[in-house]
Amino acid sequence: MQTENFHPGLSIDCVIFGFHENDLKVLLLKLKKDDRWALPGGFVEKDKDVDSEAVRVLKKRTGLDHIFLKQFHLFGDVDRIEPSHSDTMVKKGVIPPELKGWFDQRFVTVGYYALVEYSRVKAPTPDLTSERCDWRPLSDLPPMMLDHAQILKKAHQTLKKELNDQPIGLNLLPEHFTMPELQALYETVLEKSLDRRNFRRKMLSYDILIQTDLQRKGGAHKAPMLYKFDKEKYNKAIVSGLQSGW
Amino acid sequence: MQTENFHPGLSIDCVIFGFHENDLKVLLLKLKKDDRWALPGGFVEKDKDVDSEAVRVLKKRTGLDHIFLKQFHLFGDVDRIEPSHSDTMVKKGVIPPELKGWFDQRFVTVGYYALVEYSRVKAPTPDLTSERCDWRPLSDLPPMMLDHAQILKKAHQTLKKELNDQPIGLNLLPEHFTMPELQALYETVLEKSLDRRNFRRKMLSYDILIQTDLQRKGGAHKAPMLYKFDKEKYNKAIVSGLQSGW
DNA sequence: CCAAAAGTGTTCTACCTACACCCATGG
DNA sequence: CCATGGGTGTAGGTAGAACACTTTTGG
Repeated sequence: MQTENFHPGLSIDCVIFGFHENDLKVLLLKLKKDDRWALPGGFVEKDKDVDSEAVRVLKKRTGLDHIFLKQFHLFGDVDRIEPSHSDTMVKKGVIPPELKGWFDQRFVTVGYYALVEYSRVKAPTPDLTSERCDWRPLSDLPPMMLDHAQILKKAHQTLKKELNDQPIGLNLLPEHFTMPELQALYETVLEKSLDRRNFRRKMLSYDILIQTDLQRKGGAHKAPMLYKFDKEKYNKAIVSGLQSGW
Repeated sequence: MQTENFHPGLSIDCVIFGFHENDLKVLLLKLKKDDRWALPGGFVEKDKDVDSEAVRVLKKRTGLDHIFLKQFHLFGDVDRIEPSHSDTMVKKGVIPPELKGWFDQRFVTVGYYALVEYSRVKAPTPDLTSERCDWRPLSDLPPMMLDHAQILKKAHQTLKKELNDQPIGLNLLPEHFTMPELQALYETVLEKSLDRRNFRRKMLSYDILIQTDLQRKGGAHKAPMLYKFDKEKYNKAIVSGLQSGW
């Protein structure tokens, strides 16, 4: 790691959401020699845009490109650092001593959240200070380092709020999906249940879905129709918003 | 300026909105020896929270305290700096040569927007690099340095969007105001006109206003009633939101 | 008395909510 | 044939949009 090329005191943390088995999952890193977990993050190269560095971090951990990624907050409290942590990391051999100075800085971190398709993330890759990278359910999070639990919470809140004027699903669901699957995604994000018929009506009224003539076979019941997103209309909706208010 | 106490490469820019004569105004700094204007901003002390440093900047420029101030975005593109600018400033004697190194850094900046009561800002105070501090109408902005026009635009967009689930007016209007004045504020922020009767009904339904038995006298027409905000309910609405959607 | 702005109420529509029945499938 | 989940339509309520007349005031 060539710390001299990094913007000092600035980091990026990504909250990477995936959806699997009707559960919102977050991609987390298990720290080496520490019981806690961390958000995948990184530093910002001096001659790169912060936003594109976030894309780089995301790609490094998930292997994915062209993903919905959005900056949502800067976390800049002084007490979000743990002065003894770099010491501990050096002592445990997690980081080489020459990096101690870098990790001793006071950092502010920019939070990004990403929506990715769970199944497309093959083998999430850990970083220097972590031993592995795993999907963890949002509903049952492990202990997290520093203020990462807070960052995660804020990401979820932001996502929930933005659901009001942005569609969700592309990047989070496979290409073809059923209406109940899409509904389950909304219910999971919103943490509340919705009426099937009303959900369908509202979602169809957004005019961003294309009904295919395929069906999801295999359940002991009526086979549901498969839909896909009309990507052009979907992206238009992302830009211009869905319903406004005023 | 003791740059060694500042967090490197990190600045704050405040978009300070005021409302006066049916016009949204922004508090801007006129740069010394430069035709352009800038957002009031500053740097972050190493041992201070970023949010509280934004409060400090705001107070320094406006003299005001206890103001609605909200972080809305981090601007981190590489091309938001102007490599020749520090040179020019030193040459023109705007900054002492020993500060050149500080201003030569690549900066990322955190945008905050504030809503302040126009009349309560007495004599806005300029900073080191600016010759004066003035209210400028949002509808007719002067040329701005760097990406400040962009930052301002994003602040306005954010404000517009947040109007859907947050009330506005406290901090931006005097304590007592008429319904048409409040409506004018909304119309200005939203850049569109609203129906008087529907506006009144909707606003009253929020249940954050208290009608006083005072009237605004002086116009050649019917004297409008004066209202004030129920601060407790207003703040509750800020926290919990107004209407939701899902 | 007239111009200008403020206060007020109703109707229409659109959307949201709540709710029940039939259908297809696999076991 | 039955249990499970999927698909569909309707009625009632609520909120927003459109709209016109009366009132007050200063000039």
